[in-house]
Amino acid sequence: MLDDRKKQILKAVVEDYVLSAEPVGSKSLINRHRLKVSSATIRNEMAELEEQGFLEKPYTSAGRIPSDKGYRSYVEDLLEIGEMSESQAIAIRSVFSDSIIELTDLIKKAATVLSQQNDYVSVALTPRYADSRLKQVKLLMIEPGRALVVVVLAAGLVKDRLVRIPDQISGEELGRLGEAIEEGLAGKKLADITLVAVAGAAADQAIPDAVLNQVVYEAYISIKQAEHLEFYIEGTHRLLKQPEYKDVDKAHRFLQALGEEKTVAGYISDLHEGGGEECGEYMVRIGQEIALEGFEDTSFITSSYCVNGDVYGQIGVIGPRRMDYGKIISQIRFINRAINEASSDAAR
Amino acid sequence: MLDDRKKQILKAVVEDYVLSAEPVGSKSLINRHRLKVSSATIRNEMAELEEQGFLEKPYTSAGRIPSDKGYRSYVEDLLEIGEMSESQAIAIRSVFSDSIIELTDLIKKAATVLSQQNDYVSVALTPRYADSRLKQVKLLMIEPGRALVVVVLAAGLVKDRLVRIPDQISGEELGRLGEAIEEGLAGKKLADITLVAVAGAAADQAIPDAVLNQVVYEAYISIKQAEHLEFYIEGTHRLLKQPEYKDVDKAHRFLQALGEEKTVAGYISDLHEGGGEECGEYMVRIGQEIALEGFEDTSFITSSYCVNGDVYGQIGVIGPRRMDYGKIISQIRFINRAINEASSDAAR
DNA sequence: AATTAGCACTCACTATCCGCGAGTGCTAAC
DNA sequence: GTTAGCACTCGCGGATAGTGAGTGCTAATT
Repeated sequence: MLDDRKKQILKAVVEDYVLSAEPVGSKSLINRHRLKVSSATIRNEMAELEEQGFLEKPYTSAGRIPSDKGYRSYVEDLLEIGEMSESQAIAIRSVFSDSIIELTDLIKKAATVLSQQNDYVSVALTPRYADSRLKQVKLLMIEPGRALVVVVLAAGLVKDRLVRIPDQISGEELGRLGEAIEEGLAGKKLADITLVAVAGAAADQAIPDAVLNQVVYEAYISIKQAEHLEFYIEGTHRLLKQPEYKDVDKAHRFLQALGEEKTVAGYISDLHEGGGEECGEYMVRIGQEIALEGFEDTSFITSSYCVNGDVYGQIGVIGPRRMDYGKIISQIRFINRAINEASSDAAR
Repeated sequence: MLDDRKKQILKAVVEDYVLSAEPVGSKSLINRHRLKVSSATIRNEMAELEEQGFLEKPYTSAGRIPSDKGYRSYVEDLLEIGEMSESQAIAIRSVFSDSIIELTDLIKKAATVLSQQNDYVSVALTPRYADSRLKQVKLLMIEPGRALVVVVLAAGLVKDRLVRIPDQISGEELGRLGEAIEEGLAGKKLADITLVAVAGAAADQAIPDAVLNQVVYEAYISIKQAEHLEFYIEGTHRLLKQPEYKDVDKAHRFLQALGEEKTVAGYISDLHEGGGEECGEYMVRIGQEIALEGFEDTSFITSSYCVNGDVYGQIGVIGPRRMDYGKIISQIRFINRAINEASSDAAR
């Protein structure tokens, strides 16, 4: 589709623009890249690239900037993902050095370092546990009327929740009830567990129905809550460093769009839904490709991370389209590997 | 110190400036407040107020804006804190209507609503639990090598932490160990619990020393972590709506300063250290009074909330000096009361 | 036929200038 | 003590001109 020289020029334009944030012209291209042709030739080539939709001009007599299509083909064909610089690797590794045992903390840390390294916003999603299997349920009396429900999944997740319960029930009764529920439901997929199933498992206890029902209900909610995915956003303020957000209103609109956490989380989660993808595979979504209100001028770079090879969540970077795709992708890969190691470490 | 007319003028200047964000001049003051004197008189009075340091001029021929001292005396003498409008009350109450049982969630919600209502940043600190007494310690086996430590304080806090433990120890051993620790330490103040104390309580168990030590250590850390205060910041992006942050660099510097969570949290916590203050008392810190880098142009309005009458944390609002002090103070009071009710509700 | 030199043209950006208007301080009259 | 009047200040918004990096096109060159 594109001959070699056009590719070379497109690549150069993208990379210069990523660096400078300013439309790049024919002369400065030559200067920076030591091309062996004249600026007029470049101009002709750039005009053609524009016709084909890879480049665009912000106004009649300015340099060119990449279009969505231009970025897309850059990411797909032209980009060579190098190794990270040693200094980056060290910075990232140092974050993972203290042994962290909760998956959630690990993911948060990863997102933080990703944002710090790039001055973009980073996001992280905890895994979807709907397909994961229940392993343990504990009911712990805290004081009369209050109990702690602890839910443990086979995938390693431990989650708990403080609930109100009737005063009448005793600590031992509560404990036995927990055991009964655990026995009845252990091994089932989270998605398959219903309120009726919990009630069934808890059925033959010598506890008044009214009391039992309330506890069963709370246990059910707690189990269901384990499957909720959580969403973290990190480094929103760093985005203000980017020249594209020198306009406060634009920055504000964007931050507001980011505030719609559920929308964003859902979008990213769906992106990686397809399944069958390998751990650490990344996806890039550029500008208009993102069908979300308020993200027309941004790009997403997201990736699934794995824990124990089967459960996975997502981690990613959101920034202006003018991102250093190569740098970020190599970092995301690296971080993915780190998560994998650290988690298999922790889980076993 | 100030005669009545000066007070009236100062009050009017502050209130106009809060509303308009623009220096207020003598004529517009008259228009807006229907004063019965001429603009020349106002000018003379304002000149004196400036000499005494209550007002200042951004440049030679502009209107006046309040100085730190002006705001201070406004807050201290001039401000009448009215009741909130019914619509505000409804908005706030609706947030607290769903019964929330974890204190942390309650506080977060409170901070969120505070920020939403005012378009400022809100902050919240969980209580300092150092003086609180330990009530329960549970050790729960999750799988060989991993355990959950649950710590319950008399003040109602429940906190847990996933830890790594030696493979050799069994579930029953772990449970017994937990009971021993609980028995040995229950009733003690968190601040008084040392590693040695934990080890002492766990001493006469039939478990190899090496194994025991590791578990004891993790238990100790978990207990200690219960006393850490947590800090929440909410609504940073809303600040971009304020005209004082139309300059991106200024906004960025401020958000960066806010990012120093420990510094800010420590400052606010110390502010309310004195003790002996009633629940719901608020403090106002204006501009230079805040001895923190990067907060010269901002004000803090903070308040201690109480849970069960003795433990307390802080909640507050951070914004430009030009804040609607009256509105915020009345809201903070209201929210404080709501926290109090909801928590005494939940805790008992 | 592809490349390049040359040139006229475009257009954002910056600086400068100017008039407007809301504000001030001061003086003198009330 | 208050106020009317007035000269003065100064930020702000709009107009204007110059600059420079960029373009597209044409004609000459390879």
